Amino acid sequence: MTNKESIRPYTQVLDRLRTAGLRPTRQRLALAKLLFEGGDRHVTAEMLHAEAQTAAIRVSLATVYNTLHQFTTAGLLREIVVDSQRSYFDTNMADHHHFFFEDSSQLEDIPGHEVIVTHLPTPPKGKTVKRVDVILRVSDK
Amino acid sequence: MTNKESIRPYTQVLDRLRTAGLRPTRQRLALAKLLFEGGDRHVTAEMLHAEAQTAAIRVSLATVYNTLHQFTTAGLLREIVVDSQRSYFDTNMADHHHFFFEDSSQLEDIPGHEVIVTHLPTPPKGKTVKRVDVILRVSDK
DNA sequence: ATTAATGCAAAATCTTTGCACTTTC
DNA sequence: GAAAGTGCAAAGATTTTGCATTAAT
Repeated sequence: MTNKESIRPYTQVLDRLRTAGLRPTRQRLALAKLLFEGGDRHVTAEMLHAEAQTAAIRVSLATVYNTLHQFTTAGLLREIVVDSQRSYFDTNMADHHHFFFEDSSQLEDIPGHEVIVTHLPTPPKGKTVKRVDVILRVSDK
Repeated sequence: MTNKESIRPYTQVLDRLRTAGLRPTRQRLALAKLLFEGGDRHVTAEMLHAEAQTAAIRVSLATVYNTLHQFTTAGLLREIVVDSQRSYFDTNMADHHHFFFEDSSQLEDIPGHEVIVTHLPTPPKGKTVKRVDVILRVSDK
């Protein structure tokens, strides 16, 4: 039952973890598959944990948090700060910005080339601009 | 002892609260003075509470939270989301953006005209862009 | 075998709430 | 004196930590 369809994604995700220097444990593999095999995604720890439960993957919430942070540190995910109450993680590592739908607390990507920021001021000496985040806060009406 | 210097700011802050439809209670007046008589400021609830203690103003942390939210709702403050762990409030209501110094967790204003965002995409039908936040995340090196 | 990762529950934050008491109008 | 605001402590929510157990190399 190990046909091309099931083997390829497994290998992809596995290599991705290996390359990042993370041991491909059962939990990390399972979470990575949920995260990276579904296109661009925006998840919170709570959401990913619930999804794992549904998929019959036994993993604790603490491990989900740890894993999300490890993936972020390893450059597999990016943390997006839009809500002071919750952390969101984005699987899209390309240069881009976000819509944040305040009514539904949903994030949506805006392709990088659709927002252009000019006249960026220079930061104080000895500092570097690590990232430019543009968030379009959207609500009904 | 009621000379111009002491009367004027008091009246300004008082009117500001009145205009906003907020009763000028002892606590609100004291917090408003701390917030609005020191130029543009970025505070957390914890910071403002500590400042009040130092100034011998007896006010509970819960009241500081309530007051910050009331001021925000009344249009006297603006909440800035840069850290998923803490809420920041900005006394500068003019159109502008922010530097966020990740090493020190400090916010700094960037005048509105120094950042220009073009090519803003249109949001889905029935939705409005309520605000465009640009955050330049800065760190050492 | 070594070393790293996991799970759990407990702790740590930050923020909100409920309700009796106090202050403002 | 009616209505609004405050304080406190308790509850909520999210996230992190410590440590014994389990799994990966």
